[in-house]
Amino acid sequence: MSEEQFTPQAPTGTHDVMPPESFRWQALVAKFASMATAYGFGLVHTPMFEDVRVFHRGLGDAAEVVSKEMYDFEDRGGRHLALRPEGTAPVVRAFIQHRPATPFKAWYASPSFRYERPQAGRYRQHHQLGVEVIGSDDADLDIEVIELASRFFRDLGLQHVVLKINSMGCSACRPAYVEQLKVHLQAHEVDLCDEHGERWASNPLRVLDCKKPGCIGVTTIGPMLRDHLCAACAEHHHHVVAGLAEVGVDSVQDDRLVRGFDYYTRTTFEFAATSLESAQNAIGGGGRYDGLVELLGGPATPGIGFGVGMERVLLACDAETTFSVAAPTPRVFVVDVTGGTHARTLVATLRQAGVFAERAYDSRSMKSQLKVADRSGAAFAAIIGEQEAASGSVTIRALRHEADQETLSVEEFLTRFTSQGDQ
RNA sequence: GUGGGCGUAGCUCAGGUGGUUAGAGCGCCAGGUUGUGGCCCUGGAGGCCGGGGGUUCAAGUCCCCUCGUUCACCCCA
Repeated sequence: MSEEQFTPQAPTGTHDVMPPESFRWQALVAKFASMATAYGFGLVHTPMFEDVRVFHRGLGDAAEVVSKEMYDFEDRGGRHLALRPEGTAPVVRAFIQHRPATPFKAWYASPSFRYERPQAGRYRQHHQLGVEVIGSDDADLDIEVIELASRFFRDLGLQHVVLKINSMGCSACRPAYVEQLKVHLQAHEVDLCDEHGERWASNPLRVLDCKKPGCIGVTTIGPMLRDHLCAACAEHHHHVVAGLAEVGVDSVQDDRLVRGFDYYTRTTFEFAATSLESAQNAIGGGGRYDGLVELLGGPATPGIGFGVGMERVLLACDAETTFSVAAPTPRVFVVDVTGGTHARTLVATLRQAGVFAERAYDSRSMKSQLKVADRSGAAFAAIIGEQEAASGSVTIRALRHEADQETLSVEEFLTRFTSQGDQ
């Protein structure tokens, strides 16, 4: 309550990404971008907030993300909006609005917002890299999309990532299965955990995902969705699993993999980083959503995609000590002890030629400036003292190995450092 | 939303059972070398000990509240 004591801080569950860590973020996005581009995906930016109905209809009111975790608000014009809690629904909304040619292959890198208690690998604002393909139910796309994510993790150097895969069936076969499951759950209601003993009817599939011994016991002896897929879904699933093996992606069937959003059909999958000690070891996940476009008011159109949590991926990289990214270092650091005029013109010239050049400020001593030059990681120091200033020259000193220096004319210096193949 | 741990310099942390001017390492700045970084030495700056209230002659230390943070549950990237 003490207003005068206020010192600003990033809001709960949010974080500043500062250098040098931000260089790693840049590299992560760049790697994903180049891969997605090679796979034929184009970048899509959607607004960070949407009409709240995009999420209510898309993800389902029952989804926790929607019912209790959404940052929703009314704007000054009385519109009910929400910060996006996940990446797929907005892209689908954009697809419906613009109707690009299909299959529409989009990738994105964007923040998502969920009001939940932060903990290891879980934040109120987190960042996802993802792709969506809208307009085809070809199982080869399931394979392509999963293979992309899998290779992304591999390229980062992650070795302890497990791909879990399942099929959620479709509107033709899932309802009948759910009915069977309900009958089974009802018969064994007393054995379910406290929570699901009462709530199993509202979302029976969720019970499959419960880790409590009671629920596991009941569902283990109950009907499994995989055994009740219609012929088309079963064929689709077999095609995906076999195709993944053909392109070198290992997967494990997980009959209990039930994802949180209503829109999933057929293929669902999740990547777990087994190197992470924390409970949040899902670094990516996704699936097919053949009914979502229609749910959001578009023509019946199938789709599939995934999202990858940047923070969690980087945590996994830390756990496996891989994908370390060094901050870029200057090629030349200009030390000018004659007032700074030479430093000003030299770095300007170098930078205009595309050379990473840095300098010291505040007219400090040569010793001090060289110390800053050393810390910057620069390969060379370009020293301008009284002698150099008087003779129009520059002393070049190597900083990354044994001291070694020579004095050149300014012209020679610029030629050497602005041309390719310099030392 | 529920429960536990922790909040002392920019960072990582010391500060038995409450007792005078709150410490270290690293980092930062300066000097040792009036033209030269890294190593070393010396010095310096930098803390209302998260905030508020209470107990006490006395609180960084004990109690309550609050905020923040962290871990777990729930759910998820």
